[in-house]
Amino acid sequence: MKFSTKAEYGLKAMTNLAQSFPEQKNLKTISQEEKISAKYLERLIGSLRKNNLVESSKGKSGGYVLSRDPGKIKVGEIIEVLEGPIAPMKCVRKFCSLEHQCASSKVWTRLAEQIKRTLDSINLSELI
Amino acid sequence: MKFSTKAEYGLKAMTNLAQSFPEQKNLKTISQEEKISAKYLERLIGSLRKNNLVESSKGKSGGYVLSRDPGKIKVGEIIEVLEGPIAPMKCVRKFCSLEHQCASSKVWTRLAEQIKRTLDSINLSELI
DNA sequence: TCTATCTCCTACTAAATTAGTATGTATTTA
DNA sequence: TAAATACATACTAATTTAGTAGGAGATAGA
Repeated sequence: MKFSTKAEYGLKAMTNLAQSFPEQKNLKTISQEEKISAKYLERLIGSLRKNNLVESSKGKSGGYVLSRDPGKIKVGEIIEVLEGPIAPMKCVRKFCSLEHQCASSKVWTRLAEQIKRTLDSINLSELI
Repeated sequence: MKFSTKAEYGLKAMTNLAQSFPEQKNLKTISQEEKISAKYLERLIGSLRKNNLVESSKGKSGGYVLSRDPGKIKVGEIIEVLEGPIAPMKCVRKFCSLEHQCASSKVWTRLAEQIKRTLDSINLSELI
């Protein structure tokens, strides 16, 4: 059971931005400080922007800023944007393949709730 | 963030065995009832056996039984055998690539603890 | 106005993982 | 001795991950 590097890199970038908030910062700087491939991070931060977690300004001296106060951004939001909905198993995302709810699906839904609760209980300002 | 079908199939097989406990049951029957590829399940149940969660008897009229009472087998044990240690990110499994502990690693360790606690709080007898 | 520096966009790719299949061997009961 | 079972290992197709390549578009400063 693991998250991919998308969650890892994205969270690192967001805490990095949280540290310099409300100053903006460009992608190259973030990628160097956090040792993440710039081109890859570019795509990740793109989804964060589309989901209104960061704002960008283009052109020379452009860069990124958190779109809200770090205390108002939950870690769970970041993870869900990058990794998709928190659902450890298919039957949580859609429906169980068996007609009757299978016994073990109880485990996955309970776990999903707990993971979400945990991640939503942490915000960016707690990490800096 | 998701578990693979290993966890899904393994847990289904184990709850199936829990239902007929302490009777033994052969693999073909389990795979048909749970709609899991027999050959694939064979490998999964092999690891469960090596980790002392089930016992087997060979030969005609052979099969599998839970090695303990269903109430004494935690779901967390099953998952860890099949999916490896519950560690949502590398830095939880080994050590952070940065010299100093990075801020976000706090998230992953806290999450790992919570997942483990949740899965260990459920045992097989609660699922039948 | 031009140019360097940034964000933004899409397509491609190598490596790893997943979810099996194939092909047997070994063991036991009837 | 035959049938049914567990046990073992190697192979494979599909999917996902973690990037790379190559630009287009925007903007500040010279």
